[in-house]
Amino acid sequence: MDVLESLAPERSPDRGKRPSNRVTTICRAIQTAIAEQRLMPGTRLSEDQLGGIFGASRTLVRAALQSLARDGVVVLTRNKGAAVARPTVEDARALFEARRIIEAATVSRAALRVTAADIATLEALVKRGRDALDTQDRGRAIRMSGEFHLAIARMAKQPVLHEFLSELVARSSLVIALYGHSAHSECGDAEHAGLIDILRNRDPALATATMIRHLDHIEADLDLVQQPPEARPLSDILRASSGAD
Amino acid sequence: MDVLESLAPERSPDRGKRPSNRVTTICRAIQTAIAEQRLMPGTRLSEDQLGGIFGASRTLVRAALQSLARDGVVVLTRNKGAAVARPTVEDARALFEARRIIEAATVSRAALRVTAADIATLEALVKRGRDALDTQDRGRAIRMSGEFHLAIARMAKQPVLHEFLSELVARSSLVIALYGHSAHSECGDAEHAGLIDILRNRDPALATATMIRHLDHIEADLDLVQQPPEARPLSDILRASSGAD
DNA sequence: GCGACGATGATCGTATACAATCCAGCCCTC
DNA sequence: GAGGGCTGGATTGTATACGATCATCGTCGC
Repeated sequence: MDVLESLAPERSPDRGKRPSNRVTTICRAIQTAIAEQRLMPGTRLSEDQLGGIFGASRTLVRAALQSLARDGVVVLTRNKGAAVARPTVEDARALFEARRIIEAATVSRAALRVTAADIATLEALVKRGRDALDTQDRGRAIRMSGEFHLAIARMAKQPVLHEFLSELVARSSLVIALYGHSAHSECGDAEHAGLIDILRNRDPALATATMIRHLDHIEADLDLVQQPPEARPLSDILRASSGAD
Repeated sequence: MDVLESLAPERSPDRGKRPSNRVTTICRAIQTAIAEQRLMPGTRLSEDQLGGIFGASRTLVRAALQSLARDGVVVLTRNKGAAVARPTVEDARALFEARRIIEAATVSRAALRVTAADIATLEALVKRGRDALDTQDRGRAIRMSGEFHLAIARMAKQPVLHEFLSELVARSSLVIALYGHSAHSECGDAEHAGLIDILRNRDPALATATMIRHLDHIEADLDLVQQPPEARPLSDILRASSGAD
């Protein structure tokens, strides 16, 4: 918890979306729900409904949805409203290609600058992911895996790439939700642990190669052919996430 | 013009910001003005003022500003409103580092897939940039240069990277406005022409190396130490840009 | 004369109201 | 019975209203 505390509240140098904390709260709640796959792709997100859930007017909900749409995790259809995005197979491939390019760079730089505290942070994240798996909390495990990648980007001290990657990680959850054959997609605990060792040795080249292979594995584990039915009710799926990290 | 026509209207597979065309119009007008450096960093963007200029209510203007803030070209300060961003020196360095990483990838892929039509498009862009320079229209020349880079990303058929790059190009205009010693920053006509030749020969490795050097040159041409005073009136700076391409 | 304090204006944050659009179900017609 | 058109409800698009916050400027006291 303490380790996570330092990274959960900030989702980058906070980016250019200062406008009120409430819309940020809504964004984060939805984003977390998506990352943990409690909100499945295709789920309709009615403005009124969300407003009721969060006790906010449509104005704020709209702002949140637009922000999420900008991140690519929500799609807005004119006069039809918002829905959790359903990435296509091509989207998925492009997404992982982009991740390989960006993460090759972040992990390489991270390897050059990593500190003992950073290593501890990463280890804690892996442990949390393992714990989540042990308790059958697959959604949480997936989120921890994403946080692991983001933590590396943060250590690279490259805010631009970190920001981009956070978008990509968010969309990855959707891809995994749609195409992962639930077994163990994206829960490469062992590979993450291996990456930590490499980082500890400050070996940028090996780190890069390993990261690319790791992402290849995740992508290969996907079943890029079919997608599940529709979605679930939505209503109370969100609440449980806000503060509970 | 005809060549440009095909790429100007779309700024990626249109991304998740369907919400009305009017806010898109406002976004594009402001973004173009920034790209052409008619709107200088630090310029205050009052919601009422913009609403008056575009004949829209604050609701739409706010949506546009939030979107631009998400792109990093505008900063929102709570209770103080929006202003054109003023990237710091560190921002500038991180920006170009990210551009090197992303554009190394896009130009490499573009080199593998480029068509004759693509080459023509690129040549037209260079020509337009040169024309703009000849007529002392520095702002337009800078925009054309950005369009050149974006066109390459589009040819790479990697929508994700294209989208990221369009953010980075937009921010680059700000950096150049702040730190470019007006001489000839970012107007590497010759280098762009050279890149076209390399692309025509489909040489990914050389294209990558050349692109990185090109970006290095742009960055090196900057005067990363000082920034200009404040800004200009704003009011009628925007109008002149919308349709006029 | 100078600094601190309070009023005033401008600007943003949020909520709500109204208009436009779309979807679904029903009824009518063939 | 099937198809098409229509109407009602729901949802979003946009505008406006009101409250909160901040900056500025004038005034008052020292």
